[in-house]
Amino acid sequence: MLSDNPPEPGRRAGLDAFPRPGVTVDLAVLTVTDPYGDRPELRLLVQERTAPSGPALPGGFMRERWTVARTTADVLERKVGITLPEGVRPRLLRVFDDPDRDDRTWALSVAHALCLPERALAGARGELVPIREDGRPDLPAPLLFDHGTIVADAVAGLRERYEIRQRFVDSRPDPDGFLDAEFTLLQLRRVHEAVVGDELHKDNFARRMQPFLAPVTDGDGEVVLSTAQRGRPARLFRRAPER
Amino acid sequence: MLSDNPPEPGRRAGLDAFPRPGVTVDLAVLTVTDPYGDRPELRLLVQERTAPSGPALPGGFMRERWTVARTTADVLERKVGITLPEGVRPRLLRVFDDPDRDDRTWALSVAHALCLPERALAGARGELVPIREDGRPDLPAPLLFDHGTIVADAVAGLRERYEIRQRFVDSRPDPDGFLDAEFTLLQLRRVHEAVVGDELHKDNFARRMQPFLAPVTDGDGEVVLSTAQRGRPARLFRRAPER
DNA sequence: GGAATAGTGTCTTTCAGACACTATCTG
DNA sequence: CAGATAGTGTCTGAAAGACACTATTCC
Repeated sequence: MLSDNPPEPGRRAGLDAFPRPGVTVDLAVLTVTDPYGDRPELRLLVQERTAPSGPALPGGFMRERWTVARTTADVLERKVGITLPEGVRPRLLRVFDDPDRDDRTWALSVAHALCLPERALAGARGELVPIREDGRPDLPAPLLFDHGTIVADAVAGLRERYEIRQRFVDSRPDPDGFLDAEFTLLQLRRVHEAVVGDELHKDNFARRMQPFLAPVTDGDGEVVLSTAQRGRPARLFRRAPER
Repeated sequence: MLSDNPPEPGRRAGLDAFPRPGVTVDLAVLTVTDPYGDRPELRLLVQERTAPSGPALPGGFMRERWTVARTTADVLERKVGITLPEGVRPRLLRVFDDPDRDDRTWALSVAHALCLPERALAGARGELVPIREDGRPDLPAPLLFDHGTIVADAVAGLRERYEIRQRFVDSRPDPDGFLDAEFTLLQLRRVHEAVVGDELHKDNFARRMQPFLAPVTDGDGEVVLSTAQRGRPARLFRRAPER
């Protein structure tokens, strides 16, 4: 194999004879519900399981010669009942390798985070459980297996991407695409607040986001405004072109 | 398995019958050479390989019911000829899952970074190649397979840990332990410069490190100084206790 | 004293955080 | 006009970057 010494002649046949682990992909699926509404919320997709019974993350085995991405799409289709949108990539979090973690067989779990727009989760099997400020899902019972750790990792990674650190931020106002292409500063800020679990000052937020935003203009180059529900209508923004 | 639905009766036997991938652990082993010297350098352990021939990272298959850590120790012992020091943990970087990446069999590669003190690499098989300022190893030929990507990830992660960001840094002056317990500010700064590939101002560096350092004292509570080669002797520091 | 290195004082610039004010819409 | 939301000016404090000075050693 790539990582081993070159095979001696005649060793090839033996390669497949080595015991191999089952490999599962477990998914912490996160979304922001009602992203254009008054109180967007960061939520986790949890499914009830039996034997052992309790809340758990969706996951499944890697089939022969499948990639992680294909396994992810398969888990979403068969177990969640949705399709993986184009361009969304699972993010690797951790490999669980305790040989006794599955008492039936030697199995590795490759844990991934998957952040989806709410729209992609329409009709999904399972429950969208709010993530509390401390990063844990708001559940009466803890998640089964090592799934609590996975969620903690997933939320930490997501919050890091949404924390603005001026020089280091990748220049996307909404890195995981919870909103559509166009949004107002208030809508964007509410989504950020939902993700990081804290309130943000509107003035500082606007200033820090400015470099990554471009106002939406119509055919005449006029700035497009949102249709205000109450108060002064806000400008619409979209992601600024790379500088 | 943990990530699947509970097994139906009689399915258990079939579980092991599913085709499974070979899983290899590939290691980007990084160190800082001559960490107490005048010009420490960040270097990567590279081994020459044949068929295909070229420079590559050490790696090997996970044996039955072994963990990543144990596989790492095994690779280091059998292929590098060193022992994994206590307490050093491989850091997961990436999973390579292209089903055609190994033309002999279906194999996943779980790439890890491993940062070792120079001392642990005494007598290691392979070459310690300097990492250039741009993060790539200073080699005439590129690394084989996807190993160039692994190294780039490993170096980026390491540099992030050594970049001081006041509030976010984990409070260790030398997170990956390239130096021993005691060191002067100059020695610490040279190691940081080797890791991040850039020069650092001594005054600013001293100020930023101060919260994470404690001066070494002898039995009488007197501050211990280094034996100066030239000039004024410097205070010895060690990691400050957690605040 | 001179060379070399250790260590500190301080100025400037930048920027996050916070407050307050002005602007523009609906009813 | 009142209420509500959008958007901006500005002050303050913290901290990074840069410069310069003082301190202590060996020769």
